[in-house]
Amino acid sequence: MIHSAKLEPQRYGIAMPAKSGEMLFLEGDPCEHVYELRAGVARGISVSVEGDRQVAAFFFAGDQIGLPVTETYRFTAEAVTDLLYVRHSRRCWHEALIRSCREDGRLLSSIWAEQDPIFRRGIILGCNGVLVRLCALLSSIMDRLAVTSDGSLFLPLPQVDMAAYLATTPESVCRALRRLREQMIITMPRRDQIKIIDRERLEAFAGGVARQTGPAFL
Amino acid sequence: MIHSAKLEPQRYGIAMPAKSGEMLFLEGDPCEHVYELRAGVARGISVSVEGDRQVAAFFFAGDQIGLPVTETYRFTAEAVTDLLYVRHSRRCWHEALIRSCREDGRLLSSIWAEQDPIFRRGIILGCNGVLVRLCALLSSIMDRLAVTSDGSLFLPLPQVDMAAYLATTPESVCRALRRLREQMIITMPRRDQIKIIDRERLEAFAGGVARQTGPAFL
DNA sequence: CGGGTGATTGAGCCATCTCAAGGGGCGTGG
DNA sequence: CCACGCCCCTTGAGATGGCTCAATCACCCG
Repeated sequence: MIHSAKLEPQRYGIAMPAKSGEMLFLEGDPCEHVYELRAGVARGISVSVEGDRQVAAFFFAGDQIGLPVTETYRFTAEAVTDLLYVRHSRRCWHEALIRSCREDGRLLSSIWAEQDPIFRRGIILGCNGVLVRLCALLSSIMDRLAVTSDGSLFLPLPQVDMAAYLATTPESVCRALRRLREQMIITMPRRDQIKIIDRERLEAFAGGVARQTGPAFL
Repeated sequence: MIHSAKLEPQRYGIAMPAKSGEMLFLEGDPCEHVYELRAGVARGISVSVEGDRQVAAFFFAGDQIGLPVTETYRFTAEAVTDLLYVRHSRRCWHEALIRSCREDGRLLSSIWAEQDPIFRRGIILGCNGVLVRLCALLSSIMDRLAVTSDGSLFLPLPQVDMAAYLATTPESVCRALRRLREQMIITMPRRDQIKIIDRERLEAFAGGVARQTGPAFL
């Protein structure tokens, strides 16, 4: 409790790897660590008793997962792509939080940052029309996707996951993407790449749902 | 109602009133206060550029609204019923947070408590079928509703708000309620009262979405 | 006793889900 | 280097749940 910020130095900066599909933590597990994503994409999923999977949020490099540090994790976290992450112990994280709080009174921005995508998904799901929801999703993540050499974006999310996020079916996601292609709003040079041709119309379709919501990092 | 006072002693216990429909704060406003509900029901709403209203969450007596205290409010808060609330300044709230953090390391449970209903709505919206979503909503709030003398629950939410919460229409909410009545799962002695006859089947319809998620109060 | 708001019910249509079959890319192994 | 197999994406046709629109009803309040 009185340790300095250099607690667990052996862990600091040492990113651990995870393979695509691997689980980071399970919903309901005691919440002992905050996971900081260094590279790759992860998903937070919630499984109903019937076995239906929902993707509650996608996480990208720089995001912290597992906040706020309380009793248990609210969702299961899995790697979408291969990824690198760092685990911070609950205690460490608390200390950093208090310090940051005293310094600038903005301690909670990292908490805000994790809650935000979850909140946004709720708003996206409230929109009717698969096309609208898909555009909202794309708008909300396009600034976080890696850029390829030819200016496209690397889109590592399989359509199955997008469907689980948007509360629809993979078929509907596929058809919605096709419509965006036909309308020349996007192109998809490869299966896992997307190029935003007409960002304005994309956001117009999204219905303003994906407006910028503010600063995101600790 | 009067438990240990740590926050703003001069304001403590002085609850301010708000009329049904009144706004507490507006989405995007600088976040200077945490609102603690003492009585009544409030809703958090988000309005798209097209003017569509979505109810992101309902709040009940004991809930705190406006967390985590960061830049701006994420949604607009309005009174559903007449209500009583107390405002805590951002600074006081921060201090209480740090104190509570040092004491038990569980500082963040109040933050968790506000985020939880928002998270849950996301999961509810991910379910297909208006009936399922309605049952999930009812399951998640029934333990927070006031009990009337005859054992019914006071249900102060107009169907318009339930529809906005469930991403459906008032007509569909009405029809879903009728089906629940026909199945003898609920009765509605009055427009604003509901009696859960068969809690088990209600939760079965909800598909396990509304499972208990943990401790909720600061 | 109106007037207004919210709830109820019905009929028709449309988007999306479902189910089923085909295609393309990628990695593995020969 | 090519062939195979797997996984995911794609496309179609049919069924259906929920939305839309519109009219009526019940309740609360002045």
